Amino acid sequence: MRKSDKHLRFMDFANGNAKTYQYHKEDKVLLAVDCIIFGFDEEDLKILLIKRGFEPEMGKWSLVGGFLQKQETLETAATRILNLYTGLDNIYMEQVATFSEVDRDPVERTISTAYYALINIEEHNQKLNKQFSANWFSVAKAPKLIFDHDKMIQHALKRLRNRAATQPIGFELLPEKFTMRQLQKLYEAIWDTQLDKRNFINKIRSLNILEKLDEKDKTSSRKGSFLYQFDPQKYQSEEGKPFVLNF
Amino acid sequence: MRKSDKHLRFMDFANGNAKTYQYHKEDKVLLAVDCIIFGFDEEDLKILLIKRGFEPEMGKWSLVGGFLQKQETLETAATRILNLYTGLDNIYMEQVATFSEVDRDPVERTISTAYYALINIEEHNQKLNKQFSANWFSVAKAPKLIFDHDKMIQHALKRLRNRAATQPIGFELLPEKFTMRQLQKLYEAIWDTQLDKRNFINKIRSLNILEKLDEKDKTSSRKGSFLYQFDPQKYQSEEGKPFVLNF
DNA sequence: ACAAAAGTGTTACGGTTACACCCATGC
DNA sequence: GCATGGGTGTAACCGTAACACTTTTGT
Repeated sequence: MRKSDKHLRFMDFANGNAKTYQYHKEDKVLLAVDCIIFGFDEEDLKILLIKRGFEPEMGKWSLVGGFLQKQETLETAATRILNLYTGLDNIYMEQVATFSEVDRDPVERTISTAYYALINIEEHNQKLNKQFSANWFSVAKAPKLIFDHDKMIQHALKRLRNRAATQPIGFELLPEKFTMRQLQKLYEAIWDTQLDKRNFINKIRSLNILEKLDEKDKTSSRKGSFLYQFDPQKYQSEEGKPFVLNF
Repeated sequence: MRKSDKHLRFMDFANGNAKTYQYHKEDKVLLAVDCIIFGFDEEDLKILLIKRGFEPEMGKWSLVGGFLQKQETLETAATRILNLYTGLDNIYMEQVATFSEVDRDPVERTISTAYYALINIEEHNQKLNKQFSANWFSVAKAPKLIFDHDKMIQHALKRLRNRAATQPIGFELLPEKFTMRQLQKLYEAIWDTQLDKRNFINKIRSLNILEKLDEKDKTSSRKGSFLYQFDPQKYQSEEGKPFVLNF
């Protein structure tokens, strides 16, 4: 009987005392981590891609990725890989999903967990690791990627859109100080939509999580526009509760 | 230089022609799948747990789970495991997340992907595989589980709450024909809240995805209450677009 | 003076919430 | 005839969406 076979097989390998328990060994697999690195350039939502420097699929565009090492959690691995390719630390990352199609990697059975990261594209450009041929692409205009990386991006994008509507993560993509116009363009890019600037500012203000600074940014207009800053304290004092930006 | 070391290590193992590429082998790990099986008993949202029949942690309560086999995707494995423990097929399942703390399983490094499933508890009780000591527990009153299974449940619950608000998945937990009262109690259980029955029925009706039947269910009242049925066609004709039940 | 972007407030609309009584039936 | 749960509609309220003009300042 098939069902009980499976179960017994499992049990066979799990006996003895705690130190010597061991599961069956024959089905171990390679685990990879791939990172969808989002950035924002004042106009478009972008992703960082690299041109693969090795076979197979050498020369094709791909997400940045790497293999999980034995002593690491997936989070640690994702952080390590992100740092390797961007030089950045302390970056917002979130697990998206794990992709396990048997033939997703033609070389060898590999299962990959995707993480997305939100980085300030300016800060990145200063630290970018030049040894990799990495490039920013608008999400809408990205080239076809290897394996199932396109699917990963779609998942990540969906997640980002959801998160952005309920948690204050958009700021991760902007400089520390930003204008309302920048913030609005960011949300417009994330949701691929147009927003009314009066309604936008009213709604953002009502969240009560930004501090308006006295400084102005004069690079984009003669009049200059006020800078704002995300204030984690204000957000916490609202019990960090999720808001709803249902634009 | 650490960074390029990692990269070169990766490249070292990826040369030659396509058939002979091979990644390094030393970091393969065991991959498990754990299933959070949700059911609804007209009152509470429940989960199916089993008493572990083998060491370690024999006798403790746990999610149902098993190991990924080489030729399977995670989805396939989750389906297989669900079937093994419940005898059910064609069940709604969704991947929740992958858990990778290094010591999460004391026996051996094991990484586990959690899936949640929604099943009709009645149908299940007929097919339940009696060889496992499985039990339904109200989510709120479940015992402490082994490893990080409690964390998995919290993640799954969060996902379920989100999905239930935007997609027609609640019906998976009910018999094919159900009363409005049942549906309301289900949503109340999922969100742990109280709803007004008039507002509830108005909102559900406005979604235009249910068919009202001529039959009545007379088990719960003398008057009897009309039965409804989810109509996938109606849902599709609304372009399957997500609704928002923001109770 | 004029071009270019910043900044601001009000009204109409639509959806959500709150709320109470009659109905049908089995006992 | 009465107890039990089923079924229904409306009005107040609140948040969202639509909308246009004035301000500032560098050239």
